Amino acid sequence: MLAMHSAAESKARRTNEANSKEETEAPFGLGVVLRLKPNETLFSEGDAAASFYQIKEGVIRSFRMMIDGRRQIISFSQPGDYLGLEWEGDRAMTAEAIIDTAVVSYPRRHLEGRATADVRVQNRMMAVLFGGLHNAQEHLVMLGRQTAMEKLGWFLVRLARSSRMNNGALALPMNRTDIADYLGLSMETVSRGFSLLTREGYIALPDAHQVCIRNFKRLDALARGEVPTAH
Amino acid sequence: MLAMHSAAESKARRTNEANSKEETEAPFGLGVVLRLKPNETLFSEGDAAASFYQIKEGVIRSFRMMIDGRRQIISFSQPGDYLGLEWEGDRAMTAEAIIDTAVVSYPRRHLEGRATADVRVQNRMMAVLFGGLHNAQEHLVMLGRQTAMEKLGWFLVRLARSSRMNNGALALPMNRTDIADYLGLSMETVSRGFSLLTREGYIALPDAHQVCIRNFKRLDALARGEVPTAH
DNA sequence: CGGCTTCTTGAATCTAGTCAAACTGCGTGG
DNA sequence: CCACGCAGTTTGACTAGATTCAAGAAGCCG
Repeated sequence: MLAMHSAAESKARRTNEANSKEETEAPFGLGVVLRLKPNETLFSEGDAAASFYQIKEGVIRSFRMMIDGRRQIISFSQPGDYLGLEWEGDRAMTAEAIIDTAVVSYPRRHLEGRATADVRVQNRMMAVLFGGLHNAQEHLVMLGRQTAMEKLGWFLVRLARSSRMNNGALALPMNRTDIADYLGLSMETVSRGFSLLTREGYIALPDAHQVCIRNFKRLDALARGEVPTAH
Repeated sequence: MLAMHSAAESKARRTNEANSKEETEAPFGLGVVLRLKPNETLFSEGDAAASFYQIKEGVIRSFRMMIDGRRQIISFSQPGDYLGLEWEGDRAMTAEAIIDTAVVSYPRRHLEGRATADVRVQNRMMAVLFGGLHNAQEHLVMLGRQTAMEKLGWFLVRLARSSRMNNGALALPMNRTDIADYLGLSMETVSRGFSLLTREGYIALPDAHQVCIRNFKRLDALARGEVPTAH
C-alpha cells in the first residue's frame, strides 16, 4: 500500500482497478469504492473483465476506438448507472472518468453465484441489461437517421431527463469532442449547433459546461424529427 | 380456425401473432411455430409484448421508424437467433419477414417462471442479452464513425460470418433499401458502393440477391477502417 | 410479352467535415 | 495583480462525401 499514488496520477492514463478503497453495503452485496480523477481509466478495451461497477458520483464515458483513432462513445454513465457488465472474456470498451468520480466495484463472480440463487439480484441484472439494449436501440436510430441539429436536440433532451438541474441549468461535464463522439459528429459541428440552438432560442449557454433549456417542448420536437426546417 | 387465411395475406401488413401452428420441443420448452410470408409482420411497435421468438428458417428485419418515415433497421435475424425479448410493456420495434420465414413462439411468462428456477435457461437468456448488447455496440461504431464504403465492408463481413455459403455465394435476401436502412445510408449509395466493390475486385454480384466475396481479407481490412483510400 | 418493382447510374445539391485562425477562460508564475 | 501560456471552444472558408432528384436498365410475375 506504500506510494500507490504517483505524482503523475492527476493526468494518469493507466488502468486503475485498485485505488483508494472503502467498503460499502449495496444491492449487489459488498463492494469496494474506487475514486477516479478526470481522464483516469477505469478499464480498457482488451482487459480481462473481473468486476462490474455502479456509479456513485461523477460521470464516466465508455467508448470503442478504431485503429486510426476514430472514437465512438457508447454511453455516459451517471450516478446510479451500472457499468462494465460483461458476459465472458475481455472488455469490449474503455471506460474513463470525465470528472471526479466514485464507483462501487463488485467482483464478477460475486454476481454469478448469487444470480442463480437470488431472484431479486437476477431481476435487477435483467433490468440493467434490458435497459442497456433499449438505450442502444435509441442510440442507433439517432446515429443512423438523424441530422446534426436533431442529434443535438436528442442529446439535450436525454440529458435533461437523466440529470437534475442546478438552479435552472444542466451540467455539461463532457467536452465538445466527447459530445461529438457520442453523436457521430465533429467537434465543430457540435459547437456550431449549440450556437444555432442558442440563437434560435432553444437553449442558453451561461458557459461552455452549462445549459439552460429555454423551450423544452420545441427542443423535444426537434429531437423527434418534427422540425423540418432544422438546417 | 375457419378461414384464417384471407386472400390478401400474401401482401399482408397486419400483425400476426397467431398463424398456422405446430408444436415443437425446444430449449425454452414448448413453442408454437409461426410461418410468415415476405413482408408479413410478426409484431409492431407499440404492441403488448406477450411472446418471444426464435427463428427457425428465413430472415426477419426489426426496425424503428420516425414519424416522417425515416427507418433504422436494428437487426436482421437469422435461423437460431432470438427475437422480441422485452423486459416489460410494449414492443419498441417492428419485426417483419423478409422472405418466407418460420419462427418458434414462446409465451413470455413461460420464461419468467422457468428463469428463476432453471440455471440453464437463465444462462441462455443472459447469453442472448449480452450478445444483443455486443452487436448493438458494434453497430453504433459503424453508424457513428465509418464511411459508406467501410459500412458496406462491415455489412458483408458480418453477413459472411453469420450465414453459410451456397456454392461460393452468400444470399442477400434483403433489398437495397433494407441494407441502406441498416447501415444509415441511402439506397443509391449502397448500390453505388456494391458496384465499386465489384469493380475493385472485393466481391462479385452474380445477381442482386447474391454476393461472392472475392477477397475476404481485403474486405475485412476495409471494414476495420484500415484502407485509407476508400472513397 | 408487358407492366411493375427493384436496381443502377448520372448530375446537381447540400450537409457536415476539414483545416485554420481567433477567442475565452483558467491556472501558473513572474 | 497582471501577463503569459495552454486547452478548449467558437467561428470562418472551403471541401468532400453522401443525398436527392431523375432517368434508364434489369429482372420478375402474371
